[in-house]
Amino acid sequence: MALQIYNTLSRSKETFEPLKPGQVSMYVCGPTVYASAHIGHAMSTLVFDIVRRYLQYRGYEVAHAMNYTDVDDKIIQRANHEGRDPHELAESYIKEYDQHLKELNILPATVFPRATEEIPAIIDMVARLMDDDYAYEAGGDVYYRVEKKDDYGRLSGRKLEDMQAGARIGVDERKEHPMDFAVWKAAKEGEPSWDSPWGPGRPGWHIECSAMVLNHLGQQIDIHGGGNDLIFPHHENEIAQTESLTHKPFARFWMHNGMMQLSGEKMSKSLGNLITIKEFLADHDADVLRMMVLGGSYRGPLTFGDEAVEAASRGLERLRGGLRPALPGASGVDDVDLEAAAADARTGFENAMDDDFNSSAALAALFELVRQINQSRDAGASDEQLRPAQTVLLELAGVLGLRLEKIAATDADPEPFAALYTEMAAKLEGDAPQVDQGDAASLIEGLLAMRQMFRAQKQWDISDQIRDQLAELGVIVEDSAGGSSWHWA
RNA sequence: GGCGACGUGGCCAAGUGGUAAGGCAAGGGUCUGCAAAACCCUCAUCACGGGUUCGAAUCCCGUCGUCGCCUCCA
Repeated sequence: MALQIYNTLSRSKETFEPLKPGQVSMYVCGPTVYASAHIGHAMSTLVFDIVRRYLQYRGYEVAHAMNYTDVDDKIIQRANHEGRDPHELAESYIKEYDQHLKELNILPATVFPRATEEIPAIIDMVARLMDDDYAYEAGGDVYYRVEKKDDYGRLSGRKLEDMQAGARIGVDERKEHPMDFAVWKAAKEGEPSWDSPWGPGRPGWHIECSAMVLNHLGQQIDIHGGGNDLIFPHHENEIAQTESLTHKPFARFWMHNGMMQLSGEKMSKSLGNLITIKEFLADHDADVLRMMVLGGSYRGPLTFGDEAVEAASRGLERLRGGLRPALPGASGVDDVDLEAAAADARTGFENAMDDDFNSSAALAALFELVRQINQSRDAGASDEQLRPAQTVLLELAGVLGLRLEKIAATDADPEPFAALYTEMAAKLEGDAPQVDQGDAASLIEGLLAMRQMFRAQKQWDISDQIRDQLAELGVIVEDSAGGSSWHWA
């Protein structure tokens, strides 16, 4: 089956075919950096990270641009309010966002253009729009003339007449048409500005994205993405101004993610009902947020809440559980066919993702694979028998950007384990097992061996104590008929 | 007021014409010194009312409700 992608332009799923075989150009609208980003921003970037990873899994080479809007009204306002320099303020939030992208395991975009670095290109575009009568100057501002583009409103499904009917009062009288939008804004006293043929000013919001696409990806791109709150006016205006210059269809596919909801409303900076990425990551694994996004459809709203977080977290643990090794002492069984299960999972996964990135159904395929792995493990399958399925599980989860493997024991600080080891060894009547005091894994193994001795003597209180204390150190101990095993919490 | 999306079990959520994936939670069971995990079993007829059809959660009409956009917004 070929990849189908829902295109906002046609309001339907279409077969995806890139302009150039094997290569995909994708532009995703990034944040305006005037405040700490919240998990709604994270949702958007996660959605397109998943899209990108799957395209790459499908063999495409992906050129991916994500912008930072680092000059606009909000930034200037905030900087003035805090007595900071607007550039410095923007820079600090870019740094923070950059860090979040790493923590969230987002593949870095090929390029991260910034509005302030595209000024010459923007000025050039504005001049050319004016040359062709698509834009006009008014008091230092330059406006795009919407009536000049006959298919204006194509993306958002709006008609100029309808919008005029609902237009608010207070329309700038210098505009020829109420819906005309600024491609260049005259600077007020003390605002950051750049010289232009129309006097000092800065770019309008929409023009920067057009400039970046043209500059970094070309006149036509395969995918343009962003939140669905950007459909109008932002993306509509991008299309208008870009196509007025290139006279070619701008983006083949317009993809829009749904909004993160908190207490029944869209999470947004202006409403103030938000949870920042920093706050979320302080309490949860980054992959928990990814699981929440994967659990639903990217186009619909995602309701954030304690219960949803908990469910995502437990689901993640379940996936991770599939990677656990064979039971201690398992010698293998005859009738295990996990290769077939792995192949089925892959097929199910691909069919789901090919259908407009149906990640929820793709996850279901992984859960099914986990169940089969667990069944086989319980039946006594050996590591060798489990491995093919676990390899596929790890690979496919990786395509979704999930990191199923926990920290390696070699990275853990051995000291607390050494202390516990010494404490417990003192209670032991016989000799304590040999361990490498500098290696957490070795110490844990030694502690488990000791615990086995206590258990053999039915000293349940001490063996429970070892289990409890290990749990506090982040090590979960699980007993089975053949012995005990452990894994990181 | 205009445009658009949506309403599936306790919660989240797939599924767009052939008799409801999956996750979480809950109950029962197996295993177990206990615990945890795992495994097995149980748990919905799809907001409501009409219509089309041999057959609809899935198509059409209406009603109610929720949300988004129309101003900065991922």
